[in-house]
Amino acid sequence: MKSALDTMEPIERVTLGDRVHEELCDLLMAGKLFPGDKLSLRNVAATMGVSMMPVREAVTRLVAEEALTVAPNRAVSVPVMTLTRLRELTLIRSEIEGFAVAQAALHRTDKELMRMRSLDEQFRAAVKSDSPNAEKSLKLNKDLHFAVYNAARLPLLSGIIQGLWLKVGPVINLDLRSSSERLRSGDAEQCHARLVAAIEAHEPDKARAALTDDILSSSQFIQSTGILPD
Amino acid sequence: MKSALDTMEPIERVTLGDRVHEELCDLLMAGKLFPGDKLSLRNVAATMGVSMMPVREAVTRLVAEEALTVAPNRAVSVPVMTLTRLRELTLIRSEIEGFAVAQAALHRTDKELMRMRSLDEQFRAAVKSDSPNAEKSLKLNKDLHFAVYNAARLPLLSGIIQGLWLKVGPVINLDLRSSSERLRSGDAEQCHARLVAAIEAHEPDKARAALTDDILSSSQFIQSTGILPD
DNA sequence: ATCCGTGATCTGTGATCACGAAATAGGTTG
DNA sequence: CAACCTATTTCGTGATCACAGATCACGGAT
Repeated sequence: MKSALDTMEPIERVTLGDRVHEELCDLLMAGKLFPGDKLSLRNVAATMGVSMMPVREAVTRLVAEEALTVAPNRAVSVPVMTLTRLRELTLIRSEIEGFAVAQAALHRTDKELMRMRSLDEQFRAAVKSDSPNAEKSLKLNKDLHFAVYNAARLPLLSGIIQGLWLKVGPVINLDLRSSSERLRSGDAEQCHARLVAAIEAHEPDKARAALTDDILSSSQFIQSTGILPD
Repeated sequence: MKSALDTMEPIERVTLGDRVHEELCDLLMAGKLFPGDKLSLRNVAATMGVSMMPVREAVTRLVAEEALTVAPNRAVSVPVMTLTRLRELTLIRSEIEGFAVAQAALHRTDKELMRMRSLDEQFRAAVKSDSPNAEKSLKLNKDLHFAVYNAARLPLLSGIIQGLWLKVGPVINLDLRSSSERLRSGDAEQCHARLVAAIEAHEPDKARAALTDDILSSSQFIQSTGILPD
């Protein structure tokens, strides 16, 4: 028998631990958690209205992804970003995310391209807006980047990149709250334009170059603030 | 005051969850767990002589690393490897591990080079031995690879690669149990030799090429067995 | 012989308790 | 006022319990 039932898909079951994990991920990527901040399982559980158990699970996962660290004192905290760590992260991101956009340039569909253009436009509008709203801009920037990464059609790679963003998230904040991010957003806009254009033209090398410039200029801006130890 | 105390490092505290995690990692990388195998938290806990709690933590971490999957039925199992998944993994591994060996070729120390040569020699001896002992060969192969990766001095990258090996581990077994791996070990030996030579000569491109060949020939051997679905 | 409902059993998830260790506060002593 | 000691609180870890949903085996109906 064929019916409307055939269009059903297996429902994804989401546990409380998943919800807490997602919530903490958002906080990290949005830079709402500062490097060095300490987390208490009981406090997080209380503020989220759940038992300690789901929080334990979420934190365990984040520690596994190195988005959180547990000190020898067994205290969990947001990892402090050092200069060498940021440089390492920048190098790795350039290589891996550069590879992703190169693949995206080869395999993108027109539909995916349209979505990139839409997000690019929204981002450009957001940063040029009179009301800065850095949080919104940051989210649009993230959505645009991952729209490109997902176009590579390598879900494992997208997952790896997500892990990298979790690690750099907290310092994005540092730069953002110093709020002279505006200086660099001209760079970001230009890089995004070059990136989308290269992907449209199926030119992997140019796409990679554009993205590398984006990552590098952002990293160098943070380094130039001199707030990082080491 | 300066004394011998200055040479002390913070002792790493290892929890039961860590121990179980490590144990399961070994099982996965050694290919002792087959794709599709189901794990029961209570059973694992019983066989390891601990409570269910540390096992939960270890499994949670492994699921986060996608080394294990939890079905919508909430049943945890070793992910089944499909053809497209293996191809994706191969592509990503070539890029990321290739980058790692290129960096290693640039930054390796003489000490690290010596260790690579030692492991390479041991590996060659192990595969040519009259008593095959595939398990030992596999471990030496792993140690050699990671000796190179670690020489890149990018610990985050080593961690990412470790995650990739956790995902491919279970199929290594498939090929190993079919045990005609022997056919390919000639390839492996040659690739290793080229790899180590390139790293010794500080030639990143050649190192990357050698490693890519190693990964590719291994992957194609597994694909040629035709045991993978999809 | 095949299908389907029903019971017992086992599963992961979440909550709660227990314990030792670490952090903190408060008071005392130099 | 600073340094030390102690008592209280808070922390993560591990064990145990409770529960809903899934699996499996058995038995009756078609």
